[in-house]
Amino acid sequence: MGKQMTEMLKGTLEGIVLAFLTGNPAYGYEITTWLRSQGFNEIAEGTVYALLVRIEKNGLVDVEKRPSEKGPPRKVYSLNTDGEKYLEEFWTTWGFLADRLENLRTEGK
Amino acid sequence: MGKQMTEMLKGTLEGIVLAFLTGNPAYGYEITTWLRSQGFNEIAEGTVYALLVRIEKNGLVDVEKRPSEKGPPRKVYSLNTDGEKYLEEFWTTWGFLADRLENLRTEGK
DNA sequence: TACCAGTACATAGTAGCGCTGAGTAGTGAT
DNA sequence: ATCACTACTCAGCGCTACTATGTACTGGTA
Repeated sequence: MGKQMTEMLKGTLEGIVLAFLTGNPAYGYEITTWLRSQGFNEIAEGTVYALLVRIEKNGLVDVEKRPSEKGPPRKVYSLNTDGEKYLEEFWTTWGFLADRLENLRTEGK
Repeated sequence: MGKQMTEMLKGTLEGIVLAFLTGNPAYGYEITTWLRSQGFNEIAEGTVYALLVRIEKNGLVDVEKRPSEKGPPRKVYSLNTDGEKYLEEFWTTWGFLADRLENLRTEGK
């Protein structure tokens, strides 16, 4: 990852994952694969798993263990109501920041 | 600052300041005041000065010391060519991220 | 049989950035 | 003499993403 991207992902990666989880339960490996398909080519596996542990600990997601046809059992994460509320706040925060930056880019000051 | 905003600012605050500096040399206190006027109400002074030290050390800005009518001398920062190049990369990175998030927000997946 | 690629998760240690909280110093007004 | 405003500095902290490595199961292949 470029250094700029690494820093910029702080705070946003969480929102990205939560948004992906909306109405779409998924497990870690699946999320990692999806992120890479979205152009986040170099997202480290460890990053995603650490993030999932965090949002679980913060009570934003529910977890269910399911056997896999290939390899170890999967931990399937789904957004709960606290997670939805948190995601809403995320969009508000993001919206504010995106507005400021859009202003700066298109004309300045 | 809200916790989400604090995390999201990592990586972007630098770009915001560099963008402000484009064709518009400024000093720390001025930048802090401007940020607050833009809605970043709780940005800590210390944060801005630390950021300025960093971008100076990274060679993105030139610095000139000027006396002030009120208070200690000002350190006026202006974007140099390295800074401009860095800012361009910043906009590329930001653009990529903003696209991804816009997609996620407006429809999902 | 042995090995490797793919699937799936976990975690200790590190780097970087913004925040907290405190301090220094100069000017002008009450 | 005190306060408010201007202007900059710095040590220590918390949080997030990255690095690097390890575990474990399945299926293909040499």
